[in-house]
Amino acid sequence: MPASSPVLSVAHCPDIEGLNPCGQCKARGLSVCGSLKEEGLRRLAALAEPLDVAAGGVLLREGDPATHLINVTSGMVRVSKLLPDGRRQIVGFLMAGDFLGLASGETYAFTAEAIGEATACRFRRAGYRALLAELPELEAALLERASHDLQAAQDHMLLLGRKTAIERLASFLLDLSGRAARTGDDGVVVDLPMSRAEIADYLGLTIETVSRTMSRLKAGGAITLPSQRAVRIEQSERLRALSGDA
Amino acid sequence: MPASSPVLSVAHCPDIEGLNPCGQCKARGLSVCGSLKEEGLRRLAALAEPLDVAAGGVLLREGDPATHLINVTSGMVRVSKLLPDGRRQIVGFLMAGDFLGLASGETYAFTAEAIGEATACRFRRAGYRALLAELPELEAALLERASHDLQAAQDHMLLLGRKTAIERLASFLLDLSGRAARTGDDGVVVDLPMSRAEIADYLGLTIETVSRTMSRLKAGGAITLPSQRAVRIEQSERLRALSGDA
DNA sequence: CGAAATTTTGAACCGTTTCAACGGACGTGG
DNA sequence: CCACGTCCGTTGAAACGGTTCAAAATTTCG
Repeated sequence: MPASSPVLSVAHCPDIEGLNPCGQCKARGLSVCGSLKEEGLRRLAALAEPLDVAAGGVLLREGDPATHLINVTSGMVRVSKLLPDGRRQIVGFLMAGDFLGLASGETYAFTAEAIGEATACRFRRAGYRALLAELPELEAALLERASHDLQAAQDHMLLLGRKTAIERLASFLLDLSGRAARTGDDGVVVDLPMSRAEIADYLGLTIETVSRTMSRLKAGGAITLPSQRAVRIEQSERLRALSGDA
Repeated sequence: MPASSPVLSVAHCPDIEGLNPCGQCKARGLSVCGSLKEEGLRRLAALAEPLDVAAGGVLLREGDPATHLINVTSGMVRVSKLLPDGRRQIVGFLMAGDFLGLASGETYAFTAEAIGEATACRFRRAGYRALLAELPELEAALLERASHDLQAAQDHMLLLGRKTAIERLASFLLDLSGRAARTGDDGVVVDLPMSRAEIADYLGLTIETVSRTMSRLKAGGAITLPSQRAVRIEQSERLRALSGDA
């Protein structure tokens, strides 16, 4: 589910005069719009319902009836699953353009919460389904996105099942860096909007191990920490070597 | 990727006279056919290329150009990813009806190998893509399957990131049992076509831990081992309690 | 029946977790 | 503007679950 597919990013949304589906941003809820013609865009926009979420706010909750599809339009969203005893696994961090609610049956199988403030666009499942049937391009774009998310999920399974703490953190930082680079940032100074606890729950570690491992990476010279919520990648090749893959 | 979506199973394939796309089995490569009309089925069948794979044989290899889509029609297939140093993570066990190759860009991101003998159906990506554009029902079925696989992947991330060895094995056995039940078996005696090494690489453990944990489950009375490659679930409720979820 | 491969079991080891304390950043209110 | 409290992150030490190394037992198959 993590990592945005560049082809479908908001940036590729054509700038159609007067099309303002969600009241604030033309591109809202239209992260798949690169594949749509103006007519399709208008119909999609008609279904869109804007969503402003405060820091920590819930977009959807595990177990609730799966009534909506959500498209993140700004900010970062964490997608997590809970075990009954409270253990948490974050299965992905979503950014603008990412989709939410594809993977569900009758009820949502995960919870989605905003990290910091976020905006999103919501579509009733029924309406979206109907539109999908009429707009094959939209369906194709969604399929591509789902495939992309699936691949990201498989990469993360490899990380969770077989990588060491250092490898996990190095992989994570490189992933964030790559994602930032794709949205225009330089990818050298990487912003960490999430807490250590969230990083830990994403990487299958504890807070303490994340902290210790971060310190080790710093001590080794691969990174520096301009602030607690930012990382500067000093030696990306070194980091890549430490990440385990290739 | 694991767990077959019942709606799309081969069993739902309409029995069309004379339609024998792959030379051996009418249903071959048509696990999404439940949603197709006869015309669509014929066109899909025309693209299908039968595949017989010997035990251990490779269906596709990580890193190779992603030229084909594959639909498993019998047997069991393991999908795995390797780290350069040889560590392996199996991201899924596929059965009849499951799809392969959805999640890829230019090259395959995983290797697929048969466990025991298997049969499958292969489609050139290009041709399949073209057909998808003309058969929205097919595209919708694929999207549903991709979503389903994504959900399974998220469940597995929770297992790999946060569950203990016992919980992993209990979850695994229940999953296999459920899958077997969906294909007609009783789900009490569960067949284990894969080796301990494969179970270990799927659950993010070592062979030894899998073996020990299996013994512990047996000692606790939750299961018995009719043979090394089969498990009889004696107390499914107990096993569920041990699995960690719910 | 015998050899090879797989599985099970045992014991020592190790990376990560757990438990505990400390340090630093941030916001509030004096 | 600084004192204070809270929250978050860091660091240390002990404990633990799972791994590693080693060997025995079982199954498989020629």
